[in-house]
Amino acid sequence: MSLSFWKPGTVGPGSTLDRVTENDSAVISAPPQDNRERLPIFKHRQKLLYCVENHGVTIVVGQTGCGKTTQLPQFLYQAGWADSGHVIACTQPRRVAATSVAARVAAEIGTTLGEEVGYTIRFEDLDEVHERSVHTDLLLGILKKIRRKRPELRLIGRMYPVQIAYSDEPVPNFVEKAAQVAWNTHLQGGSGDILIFLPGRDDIEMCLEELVGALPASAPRMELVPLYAGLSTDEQLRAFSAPEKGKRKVVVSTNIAEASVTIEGIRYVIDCGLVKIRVYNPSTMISSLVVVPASKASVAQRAGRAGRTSNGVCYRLFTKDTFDSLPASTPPEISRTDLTSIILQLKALGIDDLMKFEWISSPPAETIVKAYDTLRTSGLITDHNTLTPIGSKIAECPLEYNIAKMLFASKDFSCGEEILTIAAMVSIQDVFIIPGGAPGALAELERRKFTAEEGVTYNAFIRYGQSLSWCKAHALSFRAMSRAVSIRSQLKKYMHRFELPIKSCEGDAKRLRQCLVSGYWRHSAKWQPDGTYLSVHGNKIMHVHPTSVLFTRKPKSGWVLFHDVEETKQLQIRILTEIEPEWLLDYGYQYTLKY
DNA sequence: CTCTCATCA
Repeated sequence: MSLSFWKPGTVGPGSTLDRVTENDSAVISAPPQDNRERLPIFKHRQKLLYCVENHGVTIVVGQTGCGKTTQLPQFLYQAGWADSGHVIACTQPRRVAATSVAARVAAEIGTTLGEEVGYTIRFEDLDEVHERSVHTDLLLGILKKIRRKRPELRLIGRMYPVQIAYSDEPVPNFVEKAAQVAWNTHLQGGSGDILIFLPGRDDIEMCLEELVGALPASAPRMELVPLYAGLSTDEQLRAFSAPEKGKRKVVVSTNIAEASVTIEGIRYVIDCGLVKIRVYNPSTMISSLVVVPASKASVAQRAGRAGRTSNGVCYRLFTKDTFDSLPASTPPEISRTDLTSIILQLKALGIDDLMKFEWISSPPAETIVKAYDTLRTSGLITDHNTLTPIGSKIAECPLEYNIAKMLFASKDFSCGEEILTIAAMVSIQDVFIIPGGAPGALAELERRKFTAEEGVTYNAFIRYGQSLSWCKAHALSFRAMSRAVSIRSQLKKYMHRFELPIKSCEGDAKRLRQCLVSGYWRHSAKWQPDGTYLSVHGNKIMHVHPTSVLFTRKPKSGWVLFHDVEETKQLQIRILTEIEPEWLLDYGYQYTLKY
C-alpha cells in the first residue's frame, strides 16, 4: 500500500484519519462534536460527501468522483488539520494511485509535488485501505494502539435497484442449475448481459460446456465468456468488451468480478452462493483451498453487479433460509494465513508482545505460537523471542524468510547470481498460462522445456530481449516474467546492502542445490514407487503438481525439496529440486543456525 | 493431470 501526505503533520490528535473502506469510501475519526447523522460536509462537482458518525469514528462516504480522495484532504487542510506540524495522510492500494493523487492535489493547490504535498511508498499508509487484507489488519491494529477506536465498515455508491430471487429449494448441482437459469433468462428476451458467479475454474468450464450443449442453432445467439485470474490478459479482456451486435454476453466468472473489476452492461446476476478461499492450518502448516458459503457481504456485492447501469435481477441459487444462515463477512485473511513473516516484521517495528497486540480480529493463537516456533528454529529469534542479528536483517527483506536465509547462505556456496534468480522466480506466481482445450497440450510441452533447470526460463526471457511475443510463444506470462526481472533487481540491492557477494556457480548445480537445502530443508520429501512423495515433516503423502518437470520422472536420488505445498483435492507440491539426502544433515537445521 | 483473489519492497 502507498501513501500520499500533506506536510507538515498528521491528522490528529482528536481527529485521526483512521480508515477507508472498499471502493474509495474514506473513514475519518473526527472530533466528537461532529456527532451528527449524515452531515453533508462538502460538495464537489455536484456530488456530496457525507460524514456518518459511528463508534466514535467519522466515516466519509460518497459516490465515485465525489472527491473523497482528492478534495477532502484539501478541505481538512483548509480547516487547519495540518497546522502545528501535523500531516494529513491518505492511503492508496497501488503506487500509481498514490503518485497520481499526490500529483493532482499538488496541482490543484498550486504547489510543487514534494513540497506541501508529497507521497511515500511502503508501510506507512492510511486512506484507501481495502477490505481486510493482512496489511489492513496490521495497519488498523497499529492505529488502534494509538487511538482506542473501533471503526465499522460502511459502503455507499450509486446503484440501481436489483431484484433478488431465491431458490425455493436447496440446489444440489449448482453448475448445471446456473446454466439452466442463464438459458431461461436468455430465452425470456429483453436486453442486458448475464454474469454468473462460480467458485473455480473447473466449475466455470463445466458451466460453459452445459451452455454450449444447450444452444440450438436456431436460438437467439449468446456470447459465452469465461473470466478468472489464470487467463491471459487478452482472454480476460473479452469479458469487458461489448458483445457482437445481436448477441447477449454471458460471463461466467470467479470472484474476480465481485469487487476488483466492473463489467458494463450486466443486468442479470446468477449467484451460486459459494466461494473458494485459502485456509491455513497451523498444526500441519499447510494451506488448503476450500469451497465455503459466501458471506452476506459478498452475495450483496455480487447482486450489486446487476445494478450498475440499470435495474437488474439477481438469481440466488440458494434458499432464503440459507441466506439468513450465512456469516456476515468472510473471515479476514489474517485469521487464515501463516504469520511467520508478518510477526518477524512486527518485531522489527518494535511490537514484541503479539499475544497482547490489539488485532482487529485475533488470528488463532496456535498460528502465532507456530510462527514463533518457526522463527526460533530458523535462528531468526532467540529463546527469549528477541530478534537475532540475522533476524533483524531478514525482517528488512521483502521475502519469505526461507528464501531470504538462502540469499545469506549463498555466500558459502558462491552462487548468489543463481539464488537471486531463483528467489525472484519463486516470488512470482502464475508464470505459466494454461489455456484450456487443444492448445493446452502444446503449451504444456513448451513450458516443460523451460522448467528443466533452475533459472533457465528466466535466463531465456532475458536472452530473448524480454519480449512479449517470446512469452506468448512459450505459454509464459509476460506480466509475471517482467515482475521477476524487477524483483530480481530489487533483491540485488539488498544483496549489496548486506554485503553479500553476487557470484555465479558457473554451472555447478550441486553447489546450487546444496544452497537450496539451507533455505528449504523443512520442505523435503522422499519418492515412493507409486509416484507420490512422503514428506519428511509430518509423513504426509504428497502429489507432484502437474506443472512440475518431475511430474512423471523419478529423481535419481529419490529425494527432493519443494517450494510450497497446497491442499486442493490432494496435497500438491510445486517447484521441485532433486537433492542428496545427506545434504539435509550437512546443510539443514544445524547449518543454518550458525547465521 | 492443475490454479479463489489481491499486494509490496
